[in-house]
Amino acid sequence: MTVKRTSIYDIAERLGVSVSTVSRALSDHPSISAALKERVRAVAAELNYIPNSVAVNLKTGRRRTIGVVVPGINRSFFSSAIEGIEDKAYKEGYDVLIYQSKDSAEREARIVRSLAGKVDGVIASIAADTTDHAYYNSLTAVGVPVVLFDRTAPAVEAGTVTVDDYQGAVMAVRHLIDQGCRTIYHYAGPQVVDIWQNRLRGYLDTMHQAGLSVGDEAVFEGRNTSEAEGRRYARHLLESGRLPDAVFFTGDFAALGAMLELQQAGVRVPQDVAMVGFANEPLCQWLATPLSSVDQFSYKMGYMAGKMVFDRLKGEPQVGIVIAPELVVRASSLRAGQ
Amino acid sequence: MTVKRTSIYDIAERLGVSVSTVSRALSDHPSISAALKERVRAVAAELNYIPNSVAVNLKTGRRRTIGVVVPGINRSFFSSAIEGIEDKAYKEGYDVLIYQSKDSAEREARIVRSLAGKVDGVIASIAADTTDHAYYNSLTAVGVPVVLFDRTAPAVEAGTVTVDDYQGAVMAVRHLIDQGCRTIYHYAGPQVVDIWQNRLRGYLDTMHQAGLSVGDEAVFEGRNTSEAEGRRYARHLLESGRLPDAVFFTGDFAALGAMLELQQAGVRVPQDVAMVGFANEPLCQWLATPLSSVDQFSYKMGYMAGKMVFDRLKGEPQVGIVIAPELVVRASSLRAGQ
DNA sequence: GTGAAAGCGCTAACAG
DNA sequence: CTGTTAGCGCTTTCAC
Repeated sequence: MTVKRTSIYDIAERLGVSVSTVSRALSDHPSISAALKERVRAVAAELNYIPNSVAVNLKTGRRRTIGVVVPGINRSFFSSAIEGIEDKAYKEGYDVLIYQSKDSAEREARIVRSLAGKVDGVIASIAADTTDHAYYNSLTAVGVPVVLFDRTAPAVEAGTVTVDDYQGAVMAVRHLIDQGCRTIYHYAGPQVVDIWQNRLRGYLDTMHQAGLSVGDEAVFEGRNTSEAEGRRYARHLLESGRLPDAVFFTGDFAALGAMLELQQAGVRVPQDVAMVGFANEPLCQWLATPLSSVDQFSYKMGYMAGKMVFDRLKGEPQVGIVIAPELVVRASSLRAGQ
Repeated sequence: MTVKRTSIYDIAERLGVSVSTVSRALSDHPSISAALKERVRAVAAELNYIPNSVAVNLKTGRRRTIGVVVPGINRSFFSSAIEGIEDKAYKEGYDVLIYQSKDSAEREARIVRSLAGKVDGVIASIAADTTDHAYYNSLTAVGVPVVLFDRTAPAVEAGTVTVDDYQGAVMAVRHLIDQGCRTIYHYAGPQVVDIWQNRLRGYLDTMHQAGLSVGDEAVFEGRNTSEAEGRRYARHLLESGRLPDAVFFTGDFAALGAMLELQQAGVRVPQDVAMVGFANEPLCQWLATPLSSVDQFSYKMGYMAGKMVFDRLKGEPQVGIVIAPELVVRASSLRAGQ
């Protein structure tokens, strides 16, 4: 199984030169003649030489790798953010190590602990089941820069890339009000996570400023933002017997689940209930009733988070970048005629 | 920036023992007393010790990492396959390095070349723009097992995990025939990739066996299986002036694009044109006309590909696993009434 | 322009 | 049960 690999020693021996010469030739050092470099490269190719990057890493102290920790990769928001991260990393000649926390803080903590010895920097979107993400600080403590995107944690010493969630919520709710909706509900995410807090605040402030009342039943805190939980919410609404003019959802999948469940019960969207989601997942545009949503620019977020890690590696100070969200209006919230 | 990290030497010095003792204590070696282990661990924690896995890797020759190369991560099929791979790897205590070939053989070759020195095994789904993937063999040559999933290449020395594409196509076409369709077209993928060849064969064989004719215009070879390309195909169909009873698409996104384009032109699905896709992406069920599709069990594929790499690492022989596909029938192909 | 040699942090004989 | 020591493969002073 384990084949003996050729090292620079083999090349050196074959050519009757020293390993340092080979090392220099391979890394295109100026003090080596072009002719020798060529011979070294030829022998390297002939011997099927493969540089052992582990040895390089040990020697140089750099790993040329960044770690990424997300709740799960199988969600368009995260996979396209990772796409952005990978694109940036590839440009810089870095590798990307991916981990899924599955929204479990325990799993996340284990991952983070193992990361410090393996990567030069970490990009993460935190698990949603706890407020204590202090373990990320152990990375910063040993000089590994951390960048949090989307879901951040104030207690973590890290650069951040976020969308202006508050503003996004304001835009969504204003739009619904403009469409003539008065009773507007909000499907919120677990309030342990800042983004969901901010969207709730944006919702509440906008309602109050418009002089619209927010009853006790107006805000629902979902266990997560999944389709299943959205369906559960819709059934809850249907059972309550009173439907609002509109619902602003903190996530597209919850909105999707609710929409399908409501439509199945004969409720018309947007005529009976208008809806706006958050994230602008690709699926929004494919639905029977295309879903209005607040775009978070996931790819860009990932790319910028990647850039920020490299900036920090180059010694630049820690910063927080806030991306302006954009409301994409589709059929699910258009009831101008009403 | 770069903080001096504590090594086992620091711990050893602090405790007045040797590094080997510390190393053994940390790895729970039986010959170290429980009391000493406890003291070592305490000091390690106090000094904020983080094992340098690079050094471990260099020493042991194993990297405890597997590399994954896919066309792109931002597609449900691949991201959920990766989810399966990561789950398996996590269980085995391995890390996962992700790369996107972007369907560029040149980029793929570069990635693969860099991989040999970094990982113990590789899992890949090959780029679609070439037939020559021989560079993967350089991995096998140095003892790095390769597992190809979904898109495989006969010239590559590798284990494989695939769905029975031929059978999947047969099921899809038979179903359309059962629904009363006679003129059935096929949207095929680039014929440089085996899966698309196999699906085309399944289509052709089934049509012939049913005694149905396959005209020149019946098979369309898309440049890829994207939504945009599906739309282009639909416009092409509309311009030709003659619509088939049904189209079997080799991918869900192409089917999606075609469906949206056709419906926009007033064509009814499935009454005018029935459709079946391939992959059973989540979006199939959310569409206005839910799309029938052949399920490929992407998560399972990824998980099994992961398992296969570890099996090969344990010395088991190279094998090819074929998963039985399953046809999921939805509204897009149901026209029993006709 | 080239070579000798130290050493990155760790593991694992081998010796006691 | 514990310590000494030799590397893993590579880069990089320092010397020539």
